[in-house]
Amino acid sequence: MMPQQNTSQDLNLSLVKSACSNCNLRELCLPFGLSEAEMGRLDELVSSRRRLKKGDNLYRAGTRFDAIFAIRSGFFKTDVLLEDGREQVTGFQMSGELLGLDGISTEFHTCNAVALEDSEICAIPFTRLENLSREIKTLQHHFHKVMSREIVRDHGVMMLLGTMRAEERLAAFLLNLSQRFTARGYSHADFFLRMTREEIGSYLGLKLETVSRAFSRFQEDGHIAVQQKHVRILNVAGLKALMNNQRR
Amino acid sequence: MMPQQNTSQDLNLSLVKSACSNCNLRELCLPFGLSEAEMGRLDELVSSRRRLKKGDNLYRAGTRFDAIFAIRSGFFKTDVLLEDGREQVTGFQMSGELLGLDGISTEFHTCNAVALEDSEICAIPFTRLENLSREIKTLQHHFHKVMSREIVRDHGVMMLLGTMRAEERLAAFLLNLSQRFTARGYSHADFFLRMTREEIGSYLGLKLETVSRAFSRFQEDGHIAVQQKHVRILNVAGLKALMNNQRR
DNA sequence: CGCCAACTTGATGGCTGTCAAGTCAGGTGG
DNA sequence: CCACCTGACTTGACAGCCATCAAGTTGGCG
Repeated sequence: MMPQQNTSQDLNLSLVKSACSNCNLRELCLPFGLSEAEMGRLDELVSSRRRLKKGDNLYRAGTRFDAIFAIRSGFFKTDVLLEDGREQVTGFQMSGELLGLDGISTEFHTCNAVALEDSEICAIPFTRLENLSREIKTLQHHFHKVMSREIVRDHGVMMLLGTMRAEERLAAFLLNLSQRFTARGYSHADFFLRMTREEIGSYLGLKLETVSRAFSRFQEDGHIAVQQKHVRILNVAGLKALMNNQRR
Repeated sequence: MMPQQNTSQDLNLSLVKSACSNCNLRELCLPFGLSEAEMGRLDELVSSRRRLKKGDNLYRAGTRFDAIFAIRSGFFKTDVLLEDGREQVTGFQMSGELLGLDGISTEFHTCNAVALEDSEICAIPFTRLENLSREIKTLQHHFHKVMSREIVRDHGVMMLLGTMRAEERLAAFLLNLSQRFTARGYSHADFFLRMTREEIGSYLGLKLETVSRAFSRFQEDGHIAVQQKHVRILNVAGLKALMNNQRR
């Protein structure tokens, strides 16, 4: 599929394009499966857009929850902090993915969401989303699927943290990124990391030096070429094989 | 006629008692916050009850999803398996908690749910639950909260697996169990573990020997008294203090 | 009563954390 | 435009926590 050409700087056009019905992420994001008419109703909800600069917090742990956020462009991390300062990155999110689901539980956010590059999000007031999803069965069901998918993803991370060794974790991480870039029409084998080694390490339960060493090792073994944040995957099968190596 | 009527009454009585509206878990479980009338409608959904013996699977990864399950009594674990046989226990569930949320995502279960003691569950057909929650706002919202709570819980486990040391993990685990037993009216300080050391280890990302050693260490330090599966917590503050000790 | 799974405890080793030093890259100001 | 500065990254040496391997103990259950 060809990338969409932005042939006009017309403001109206840009507003139209900002609606779900014209968003090229609609197959990845919340509107998935909705009819034209239904999507039009969702458009009414997604009124508020917001730009964030790299380093900005979309929300912080402890602040009031009232909306979930769809990432229109950019890249985020979510993390939780312990009182003693330890950080656990709980996920990296890219365009089309939802942020803020953690806040539904208590009406307060339980983690921090930080933009790792300049980003743009659509805010979806949660009460209104619930109202609409009582009317639109498809929307309701899809939203439930999205929440469930998040739970399944978390189980995968637990598996990774609980049973895998350092190199397996990094291999799984790279393959997951690759797959998600592919789903967005980018190269599966050539991309830039938006996060630091320390953030990768926090996500994978490793120290940054260990992450760095694993990258170097993968390069020595010809699985990838890595220069700072630029990663090229040379041998997908090799990485997959790494993932299945049990602790000996 | 009389015996017949008695039998009928007994049956009715037992049926009534099995409904959400008369379940003593209703404050913990799905019916939370519903009015009498609304709970009556939920009762109609929760028609199917099922008993499981220790060791029985409630569902398996890969099988079709069509219902979520509320635990009426008993104790479960959920786990995911890697092709190479590695197991990750993703959670332990007790009465009033829901099982099967992972299946919504793909219509197939992604993990196994196993009874760790003789248990009883209520099956809630998911499509019917969605239908009802389009009509009952309170039910809809509470269900969303339950799913979100699961996501938040998973983040806690990630924190545990990603940043904590063995003794911190076990301390957090024991305190969490204690708190959940308390919520169910049991002693916070004296309980029986339903799972093996190996299962605890899998959940905590440790080997069973490490779990065993940590138990012994806690006992030496006077934090707990443990004899096989019987645990008594002697010093809650001591365990909490352990949780906040950074890797030195 | 005997069997076996579950558990405990000890000895040893290895993966990864810690500490340290140096390199690289991008951004800023002169 | 280049020098500088700083955060990010890499690499090495060493250490410690936990896994592994092994042997023995306990307790539940047929």
